[in-house]
Amino acid sequence: MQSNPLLENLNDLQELAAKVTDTNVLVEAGPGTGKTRVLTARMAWLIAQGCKPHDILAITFTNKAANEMAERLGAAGLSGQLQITTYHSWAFNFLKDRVPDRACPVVVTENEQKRILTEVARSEGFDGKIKAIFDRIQFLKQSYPIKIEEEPEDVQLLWKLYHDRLSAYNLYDYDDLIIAAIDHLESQGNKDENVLSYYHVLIDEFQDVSPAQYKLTQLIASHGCRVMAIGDPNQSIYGFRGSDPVFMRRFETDFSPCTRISLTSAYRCPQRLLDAARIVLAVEEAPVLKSHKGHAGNITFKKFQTPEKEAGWVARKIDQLSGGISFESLNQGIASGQGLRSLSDIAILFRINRIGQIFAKELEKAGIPYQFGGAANPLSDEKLNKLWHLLEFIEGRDIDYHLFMLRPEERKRLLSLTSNLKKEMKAMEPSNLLKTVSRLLKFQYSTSEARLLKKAIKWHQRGRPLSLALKAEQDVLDFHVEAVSLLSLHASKGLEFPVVFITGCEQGLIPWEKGDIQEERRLLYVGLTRASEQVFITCSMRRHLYGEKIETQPSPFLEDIDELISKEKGHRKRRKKARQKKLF
DNA sequence: GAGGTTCAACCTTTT
DNA sequence: GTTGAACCTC
Repeated sequence: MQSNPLLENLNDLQELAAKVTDTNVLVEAGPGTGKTRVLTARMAWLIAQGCKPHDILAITFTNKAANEMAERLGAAGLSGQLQITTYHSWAFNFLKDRVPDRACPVVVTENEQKRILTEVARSEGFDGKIKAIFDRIQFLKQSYPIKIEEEPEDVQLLWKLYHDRLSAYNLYDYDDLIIAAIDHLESQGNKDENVLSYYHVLIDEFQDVSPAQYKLTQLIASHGCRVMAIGDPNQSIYGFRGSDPVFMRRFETDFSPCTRISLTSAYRCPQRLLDAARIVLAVEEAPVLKSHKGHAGNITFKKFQTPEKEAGWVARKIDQLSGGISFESLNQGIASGQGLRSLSDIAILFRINRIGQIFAKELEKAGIPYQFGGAANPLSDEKLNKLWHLLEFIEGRDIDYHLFMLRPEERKRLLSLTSNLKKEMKAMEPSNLLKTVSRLLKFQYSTSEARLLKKAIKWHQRGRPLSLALKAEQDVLDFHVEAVSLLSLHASKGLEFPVVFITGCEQGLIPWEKGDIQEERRLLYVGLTRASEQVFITCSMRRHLYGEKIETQPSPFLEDIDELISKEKGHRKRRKKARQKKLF
């Protein structure tokens, strides 16, 4: 039996997690403890034990994570029929194969969901608060079992109207995929021997499962296969979309017999960061992680009078850390040439994306390249998505459905097209057609959108739906680019940078006023544990948000870790200066 | 149908 | 303070 590189250099607990196959396994894996290593090692081990690739199913939450895992396995010579997929795409393919009375499901985006619900509600003369009901419906769809009959009448009504309309057009929203898969398995699964035949299921980021996804996991695993769930309950930051860390605890009993392993050797963060992060978490039973870094790490805190000053300081600090090529740093002689950082080693994190703009502006001023990470701009996504519907409409397919996805005003514009003009458009070159259609909808494109469109047209010509082509081309962080990364705290999960700035660390932002306080703590926990070397925490004493000017206080979370924060030299002097300034 | 006004939201995000 | 949807007028 040949040894695989993925099975080498594991610590004892990692190895145990990878090789226990006589029970189910729950792995609690804190930041930097080798979560992905365990997952890939386990797959390598199973294969080495003679398990067939198609008997193994690995589930992740994002396509990106799935691709990364596939890449790692591929690099170790284990590609082939390993199934690495997300819950949603698993359910999509499952349904495609097994629900013959409905053709290939079409999935609607959240914006489309909203439009459909609003339209359907209005056409039935409903005049209540649609937004609140929409949120409620979204919440219900994550739950299991869904008890719609216990809901208020208006929720029940809109639920029905919405779903009737979806099935009329053979549409599913993302949650429907999970729900439909559960329904199918519950009603027919046990009668159909061939429905599921996995011997091993591995689930990544288990702290992020919703009740529905948990149920689906139980159904998939009900045929006697072994399940490994791995995750970190303390990094559960997606409560707003249905994640519930409670399932990490439930797993042990629901998937008995189960071996529980807690990985506590941390290879990313220095000890001081781990300690601070654990204090911020304020969870008694959280595991104490032991750092294997050779140094303690460093946390500094600095507060500013305005967000612009905060951002300006961050920009100067980055300039300094990266070797200071800007005019200002050369002038002041702070460029030291020692231990210089690459710009890709540095991340600026914030609670809300809006705040990222302030940093972008200051970085631009300083001539420091940057890139935004996380989700692509949903507005442009929507724009491009609409274009696709329009193109399909012009091609003459599924007219009702595609028109339905447009706003009333846009729809009117379209319906005003004479059949002559439509014929003309049909004969146009794709790029020309896009131009015409865009003019019709009054769309204007940024350069990046224009680039995206060009690529997408090429894909489209090769027979792919434009919307899919556009999705595939969405820009993500490029770690090879010499640029600072700008990210929301949420978007930073799973990433690692030597230097991390956690900005806007103020009461009201971190923690977010209306947020769940414990989840806000976990969010800061995630932020702190992104850094492999040092963390700068900053805040501003004033904040301009939603047209309101607010006086702010540093985050109360910081009080708890005061002793772990290095005091900047010359603190007192600076203070004096500030006071003098005030006199004028 | 274009163009103006008012009103209410306004976080985090994946599929 | 910005955006989008709904509603108005010409």
